[in-house]
Amino acid sequence: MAVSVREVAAAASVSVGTVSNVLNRPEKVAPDTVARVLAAIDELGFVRNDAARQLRAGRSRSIGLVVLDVRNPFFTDVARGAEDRAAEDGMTILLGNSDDNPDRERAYLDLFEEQRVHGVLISPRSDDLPRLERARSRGVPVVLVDREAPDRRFSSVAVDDVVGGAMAVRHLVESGRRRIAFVGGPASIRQVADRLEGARRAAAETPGATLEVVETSGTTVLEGRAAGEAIRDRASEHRPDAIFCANDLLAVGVLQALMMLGDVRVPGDIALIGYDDIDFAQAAVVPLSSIRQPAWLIGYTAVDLLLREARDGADFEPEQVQFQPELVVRESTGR
Amino acid sequence: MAVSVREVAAAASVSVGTVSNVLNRPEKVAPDTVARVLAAIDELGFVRNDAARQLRAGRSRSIGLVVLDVRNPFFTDVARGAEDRAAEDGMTILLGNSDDNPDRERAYLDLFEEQRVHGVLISPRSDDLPRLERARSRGVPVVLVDREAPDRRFSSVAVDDVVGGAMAVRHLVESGRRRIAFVGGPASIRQVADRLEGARRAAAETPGATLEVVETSGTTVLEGRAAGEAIRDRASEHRPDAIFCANDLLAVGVLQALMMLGDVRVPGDIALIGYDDIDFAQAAVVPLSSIRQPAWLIGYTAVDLLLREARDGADFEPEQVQFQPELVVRESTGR
DNA sequence: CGTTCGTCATGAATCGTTTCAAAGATAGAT
DNA sequence: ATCTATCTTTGAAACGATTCATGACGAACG
Repeated sequence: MAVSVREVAAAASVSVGTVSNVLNRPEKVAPDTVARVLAAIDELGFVRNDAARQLRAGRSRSIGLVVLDVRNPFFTDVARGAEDRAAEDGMTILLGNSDDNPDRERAYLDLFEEQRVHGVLISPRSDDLPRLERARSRGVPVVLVDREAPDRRFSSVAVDDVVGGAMAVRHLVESGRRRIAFVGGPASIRQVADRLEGARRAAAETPGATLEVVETSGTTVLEGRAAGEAIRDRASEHRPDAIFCANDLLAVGVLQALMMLGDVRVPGDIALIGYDDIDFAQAAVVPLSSIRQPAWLIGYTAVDLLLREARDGADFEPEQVQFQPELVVRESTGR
Repeated sequence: MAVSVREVAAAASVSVGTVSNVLNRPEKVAPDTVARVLAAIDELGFVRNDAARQLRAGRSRSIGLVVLDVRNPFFTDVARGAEDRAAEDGMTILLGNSDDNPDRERAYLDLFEEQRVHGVLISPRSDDLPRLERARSRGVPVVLVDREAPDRRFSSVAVDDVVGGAMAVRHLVESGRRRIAFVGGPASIRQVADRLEGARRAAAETPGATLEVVETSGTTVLEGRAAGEAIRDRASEHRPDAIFCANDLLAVGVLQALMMLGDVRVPGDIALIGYDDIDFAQAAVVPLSSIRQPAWLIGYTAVDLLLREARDGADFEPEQVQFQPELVVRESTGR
């Protein structure tokens, strides 16, 4: 069925070694031999078998990417950045969504390891460091995405979520709000925990400011809507005067619950700020203030680091890249 | 470096064939032998080399997916559906974004072919049927996504975009609008062309209704905003009284330009309807009317078809699945 | 006791590409 | 005509898992 180098070699009356040379080091082969081989390849419709190359090379030309959920525009952008950088080197991205499920995360890591991926990009849910450590020790470069490395042995590309969280709450406080609610969860997601931590610190700076936590079971629009409805249904004196959501999807959901399904005004009654600054934030019912992160660049940089590590092997000095979050003020916090 | 079956076999004092049997047909191996081998695997940290398996098996356990751009929530959902179905069979998704660029599309197809993917899911930009045909003839199942098969030789999962386009314009007409603008492009994208075609037909049904086309160079929020600004800056008597956008991203952009950067009211001055019904449509400044498509289901079904075709080989009868679009009415068309 | 059947284990051959030491060919120098 | 030096080509070995024909062993049967 499939055409192999052997048949190409026969058709061009050369050896298989020469065919391989034409494919990989054409400058080492006499011009007319190259032409003859290429003609044979073309005529027979030969397509290299990557599995065989990999077997010999010891690793594949794919990079595994494990994220919480690509449906979150933040991760989608990260994935695009990663793909764009990977494509520059003729590599492909293997996509895996962990759905905040340690088992799925582990399953993907195993799968990727079997595929002998060139490396793994992971926005790790669980702190299954041993597993990552093991992968590394087997020579699989691992780069942590959107997560600072716990020790200097991993490369990472991250944004300081504690700073970002503090930024958000400080902004709310500066616009005169005091009774602040944090909507987000589960706390097991590091990004959520860090943003909350930052929020706590910022709230603690201001006497009289309080921070209430409304925990959600996930970070989608739906869960945001549920949290928003719970807040909306309280007696108005028990409502916060500002809400900081762990991401923009939640904020969009909260917005729906408050304004569109209820009659709480944003920012009149409650100021609202999200996180990530996804494309839709500025197109929301009330344009959403948010904390911006360079998502595409994070993905791009992560693959870049990964490829460097793959190239330099043991000589590679892990690098921790840290981007800074940025406050974007829009109507939802009463510009 | 890497541990192979050979070393596992040595450690467990059995032959490599037995190790392979433990891995693939444990019921054929005596229980205590199985235990011994598993212990050895565990101790040595053996991980199967998928390249070697593939080489023998002739194909990989990945499925290639080529879409226009995963950043479009519609495709993100398709990708998630595909991944979810693939995961059920222990397969992974190789992601490729063509960016509406025939060269990139071709590059990914070549790459996937070299990887001997289990099959290819493609939302084909160009009508490079010959190439797809060639892939098929080499035994690679191909399923067209969001695109009806031009002939019965390909399986496909699609939604009737002509019907959807007609639905949108009919709705606008029924709410009393007459001077309708279609915002979308480039026309080379089939989905865009079909939706426009549907819009044309629906407009033609009503005497007095006109359809103007405002062509865009892409289908993102940014391009929508540009088109919206162009319309906003016209003298008001030259503005349409309704806009149908080729997708929701464009509609969001148009909305920004009209209402947030300008003072054209939606739906007061201009009614607006999008396409895809992405999650954010209902959270937009003015909740967006749209035409809904079952994105996740499309991806899921496509992989299902693909796996069936891969299993049954030449016996497989290509199947064209067609879902129906659905009108979702919200404020933007003046509920 | 000899035969048959079933259960397990074996190991060489195979998949398709790449690598590399070695041989062969050619041209230029002496 | 001989010897180098350079340029090309060769073909076998290797990567690691799977397959399958073959054989070893024991139990059951007549």
